[in-house]
Amino acid sequence: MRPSIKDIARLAGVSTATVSRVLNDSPNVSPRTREKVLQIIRKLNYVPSHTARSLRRERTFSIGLIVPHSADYIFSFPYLNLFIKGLSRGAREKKYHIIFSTEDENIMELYEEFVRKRVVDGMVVVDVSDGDPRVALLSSLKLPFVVVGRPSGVNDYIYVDTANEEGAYEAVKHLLKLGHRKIHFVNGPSHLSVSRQRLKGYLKALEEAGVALDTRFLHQGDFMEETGYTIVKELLNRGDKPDAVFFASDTMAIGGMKAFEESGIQVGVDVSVVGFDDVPAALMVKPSLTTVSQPICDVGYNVARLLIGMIEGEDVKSVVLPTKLVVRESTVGGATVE
Amino acid sequence: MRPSIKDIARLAGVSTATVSRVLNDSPNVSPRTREKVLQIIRKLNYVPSHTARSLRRERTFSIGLIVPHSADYIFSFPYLNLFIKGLSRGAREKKYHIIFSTEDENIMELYEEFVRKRVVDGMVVVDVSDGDPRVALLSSLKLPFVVVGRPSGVNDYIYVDTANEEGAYEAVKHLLKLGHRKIHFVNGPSHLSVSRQRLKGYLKALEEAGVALDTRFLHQGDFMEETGYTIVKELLNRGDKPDAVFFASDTMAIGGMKAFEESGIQVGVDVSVVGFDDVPAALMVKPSLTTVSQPICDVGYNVARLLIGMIEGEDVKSVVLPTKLVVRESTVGGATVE
DNA sequence: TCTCCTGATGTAATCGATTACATTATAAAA
DNA sequence: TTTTATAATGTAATCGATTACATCAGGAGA
Repeated sequence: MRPSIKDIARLAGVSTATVSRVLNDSPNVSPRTREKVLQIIRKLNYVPSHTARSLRRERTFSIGLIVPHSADYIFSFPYLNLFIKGLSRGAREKKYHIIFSTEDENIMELYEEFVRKRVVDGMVVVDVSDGDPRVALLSSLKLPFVVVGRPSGVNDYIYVDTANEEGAYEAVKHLLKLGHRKIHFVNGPSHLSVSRQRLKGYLKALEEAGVALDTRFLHQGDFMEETGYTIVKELLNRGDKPDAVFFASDTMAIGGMKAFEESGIQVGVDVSVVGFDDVPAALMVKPSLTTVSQPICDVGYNVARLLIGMIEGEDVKSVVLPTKLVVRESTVGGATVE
Repeated sequence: MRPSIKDIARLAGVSTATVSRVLNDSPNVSPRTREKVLQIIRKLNYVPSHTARSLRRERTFSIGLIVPHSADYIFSFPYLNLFIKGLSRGAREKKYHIIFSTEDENIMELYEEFVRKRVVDGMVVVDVSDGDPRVALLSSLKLPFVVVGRPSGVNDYIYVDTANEEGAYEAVKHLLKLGHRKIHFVNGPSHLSVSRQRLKGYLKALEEAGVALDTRFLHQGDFMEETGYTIVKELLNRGDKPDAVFFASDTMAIGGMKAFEESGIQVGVDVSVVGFDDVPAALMVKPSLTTVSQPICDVGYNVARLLIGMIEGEDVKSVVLPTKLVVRESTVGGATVE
């Protein structure tokens, strides 16, 4: 069997209390004793049991992440790997573990399990909406949690988000600068707060440039490729060729590009297209896609940092990270100035 | 505070042992007592502490997954999300949790932590190579583990893999059927066993068709887009236009496609290209990419199933899941028969 | 030398469950 | 009714750490 603290105590000729003090860097241990204990510990390759420590300390040193595998979610948040990478780094720095699960249905059941069984000290909540039952549960049990993405209603909880409004603003400003005026906007589902924020950015850029809003230029999508394709097809079918289209996801933008090309309209020459997210495919399509890149890895890192801060009783504040416009081939082509 | 088993026992007027029996569906509890205890449990919303149970049972009911973020890995295994989804489903069916981490360096340190601290009951090992120190550690501590992908050397441990050889075989057979003879193969790093397997499939298809192997047609890549691009460029620069190229990853295939198009060679018409993996971008590029699809989600599911089986003392066997050739536009074009 | 203080160490309770063993209640058999 | 088998329940040890409190040793100061 793997050694326990008792074995170490026995072999070092001290009590378990002393071993524990050595393990936790307590100051009240004589150098001689400490050395003796450390020697035995090294010899036996002893590492204290995480479970026992958790039980005694009434803390699991773990944070929970449950990813809903709803379509909305996957496409509004394609960078799961990067997010997790950042989250993992942040957790590891503070010696926390991540308990991970994906779930389609019964998500509340899984939440109940994580929370009431005391499997985690805090939760990462993704894809949150108004009146979310997960938030209600966590609040009622006073379990720390951090929301990924900005909640739309009251802001009485901590979140990490990217500057969606500014990102959209920059994208549209870029299109305006190229001389475009008929700039369509294919947004995400309107119930998501990212959608509201991006719309704000779109409107702000137009207003600032003194371009009147044409509501016929606003479309609601769902982040899926097919939807981008369909919306552009419809536009073209009714003879309504835009100067530019700003899509709220790269995936939709790629669908839209296909529709343009099928109609013999060359993206990056006859029309400009901008996406959002900077997914790997944005670089692989031809022409490569101008898009708004989000620091997803940093989002993950900050979520971990804030959440663990909350767990440890610090006073933390929500964070909004900057987005960046990445100009590629889908917009550098000549502009069709009216 | 959240209620403990003692609170339930007190309120129900029984001992903690009886409450525990109710919780664990022990047969020796009278219906009357059971009902009384369950009533209190429901009233207080009591759920037993996972930590306490783990300590007593000397089992954490968790499996560990550490994903190395090395470039090789990411590109040879782009479907992390899907894999995790399957793994998660498998784990949840057996009421296990997944402890997840990503790691660049110090991966052994993290392994030591997971294993010696007894954070997990078993490990999922990805991206394994010959004489892997992780495998050595797990073996020496007798901690159950399952390897994702087939080890190349001795098979004295359990793995879940896809039929890489058969996948490559089908892909090349498809190209041969189209009439291609000069079929180049851009493989992955030769130290990976997937690469060896795919090479085998390539060779087998050629042999079966009576096509002699030209070793100049074999190239070593690294799964990255740029490498695919470079290799094709070099080929074309020395005036060596292939009939078809089979890439060991979609990402390389997409790079290769770019190189062809830049040289005015139309993929799907003048040359055929086949990839491997079926990443989302395979559908988004133009022409869409013919590729070998792997059931990544099932791989994850089976890994969980086997690993938990091992932990619970069952006698489990390695699994190889079938791949599927997905024919798209990059190969349906007319073949350049010699 | 004696007292007092401080630093080092030990004792034992504790976290919240499970479980071997002991005990008691209940029903069947004699 | 008494004996005996069995079902139901309780007692207390246990998993492996942490920690409040007790104790002890040794040095400073009187």
